[in-house]
Amino acid sequence: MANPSARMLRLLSLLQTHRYWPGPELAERLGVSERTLRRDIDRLRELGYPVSASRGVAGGYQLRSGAAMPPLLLDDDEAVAIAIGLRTAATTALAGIEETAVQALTKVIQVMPPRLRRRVDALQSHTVPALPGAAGPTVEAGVLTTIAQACRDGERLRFGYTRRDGAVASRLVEPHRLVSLGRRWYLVAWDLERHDWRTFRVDRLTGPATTGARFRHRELPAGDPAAFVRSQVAAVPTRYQVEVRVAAPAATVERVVGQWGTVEPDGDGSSVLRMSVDYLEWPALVLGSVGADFQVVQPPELRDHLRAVGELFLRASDGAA
Amino acid sequence: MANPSARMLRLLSLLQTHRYWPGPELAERLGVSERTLRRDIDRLRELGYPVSASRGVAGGYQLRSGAAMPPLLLDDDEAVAIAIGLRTAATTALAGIEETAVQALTKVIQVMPPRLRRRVDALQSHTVPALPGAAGPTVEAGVLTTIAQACRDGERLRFGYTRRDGAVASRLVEPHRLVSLGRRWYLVAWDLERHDWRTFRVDRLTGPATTGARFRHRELPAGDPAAFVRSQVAAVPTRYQVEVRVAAPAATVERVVGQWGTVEPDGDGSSVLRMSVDYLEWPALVLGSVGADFQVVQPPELRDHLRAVGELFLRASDGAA
DNA sequence: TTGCTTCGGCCAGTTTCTGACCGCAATCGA
DNA sequence: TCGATTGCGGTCAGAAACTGGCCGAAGCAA
Repeated sequence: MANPSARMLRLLSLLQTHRYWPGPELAERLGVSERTLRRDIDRLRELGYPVSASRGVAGGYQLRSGAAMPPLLLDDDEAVAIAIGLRTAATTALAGIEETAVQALTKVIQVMPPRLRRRVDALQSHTVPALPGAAGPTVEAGVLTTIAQACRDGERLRFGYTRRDGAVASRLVEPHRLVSLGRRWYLVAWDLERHDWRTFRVDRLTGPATTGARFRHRELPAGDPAAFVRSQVAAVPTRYQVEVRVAAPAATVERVVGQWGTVEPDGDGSSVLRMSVDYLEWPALVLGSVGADFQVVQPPELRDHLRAVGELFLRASDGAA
Repeated sequence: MANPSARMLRLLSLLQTHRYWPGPELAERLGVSERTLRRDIDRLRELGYPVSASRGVAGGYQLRSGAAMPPLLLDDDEAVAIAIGLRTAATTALAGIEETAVQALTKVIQVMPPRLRRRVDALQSHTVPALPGAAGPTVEAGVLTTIAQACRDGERLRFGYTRRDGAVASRLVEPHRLVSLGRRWYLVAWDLERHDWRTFRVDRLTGPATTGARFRHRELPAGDPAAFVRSQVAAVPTRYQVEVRVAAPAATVERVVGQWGTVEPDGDGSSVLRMSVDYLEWPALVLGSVGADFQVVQPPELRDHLRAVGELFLRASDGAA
């Protein structure tokens, strides 16, 4: 191991697999003397990576957590796991970190050897679409990362876009930002053919590809891209505002519904559940899981849906009795 | 930027944010001459990182994907996103990468500054338990990483364990391996008090903490830990083998059920769905989402459950009509 | 106490690193 | 076709670093 640069990286990598490393072994693996190893350790410390050492019979070196993220040195499997994790985090709107997840995913995918990328795709392909049914149109992670990369690097983007009426048209844009709103992804971009700012729903967008041409980011007049998307989308809100009175304590309901809705106690051991959804299957799932009696306050469509499912279930359970 | 080691890391980091970097700017950021920058780029290439460069008026450097994973240099937000992604990947049994996900998560958490770890915890705490209801007991990610780290580093572990009968006892073990089986996590460990190999269900395990004492891994007589767990658990199989005939094409059913069960076409546009579950809520969710008529072949308990839910739904939809 | 392990100063020889200067080649736009 | 821009790599000399070997000190556990 000639260069110290490469050696330091390798040392960092060894330390990240963590188990206490005895000095002599590290030195041997790196192909240097123990004295030099000590100096390397020192160098790491000077760079801010806290390497702790313990003396005595079972001593050794160990990388602890410090003030900044050290460079992560991953093996193939770990890299694949991270990519998969980020893909799900980015596409399931988990906790408000979707945009960062896409950003990180772009970075990982970018530098990932093609063979690993193929493994990620293969694993993802036979996986669950996050939640059964009711999830609405899904976004392919590959599409997201392509767009994110084009945004970041300022590369023009061409893609097919399905309009409301179902017609597909080709678009050429200067991508600006990806915005995650609710359970949907939007692309804010300067449309080169219409000479105006537009928002595109990513799930309606197919085959995005960079043209190779690079551009300098224009300033979005609206300022905040998220606000821009909200203003554009405000005209088309979620379809149903669901409100249900459930004969179960708020805590019980909350455990099931998680963040997909809000739950308020309603006295007398019951609670009020509110959700804002596009698909009625979703509140039905939740209510079925809670298993307590309830009353639908609104919308009436939910009542119809519940009746349909209820009859379906009764038919099934009676029919073959 | 004195050391070349540190500079190379920084250069890699800059290149990972990707957008084409013009040479002079990179040189300036690194505080070196352009000649030295070129040499650094060369060094990176010699280390196997493929840095592409383009000449001409809009030229610059760019890190492409190569044969091996380069060290990932993440900013705070990205690190948090990765941790969150891995936590969900590890605890939702997505695609057979759970064990690797925990391994990677351990590595990330290990070197993560405490302030970021707190952010991860905060974000995770107000997040959804992956799937509503029916998910059974969940495992805290922090518990998993503590155990994984103890396994990897060979540190003794003490924890509280809830037995079948509900009694809690303290255990002291030499942790060997974490195994993910179905939707559950198991710890294979040498029980220091019983002097024998045991498997522990991680969801029944509380407050794991390393004692600080380290040990040398014993050899598991059974050989493969996963096989060992399977043999131990085989006595307690999943409770219900569900089989349902659905009046919908296999493809439709499969889209909903994903990998949580198997679907076979059954001629005539219908299909047979098989699932192996502990909780009947789960097939009910799936069947409700499919929305097609179906017949329950087995088990009879599923019929009862469906009848109960069906009546519940009908009560709700009639009652307030 | 004894044995094991990390720690860090010192030294001298070697190697690497750096910036400056040079001409060259590729690319793009006019 | 021409010119501007940008990356490429050779050479040189001085400065800086890196390295291995040696040593005694100090912390830790049995």
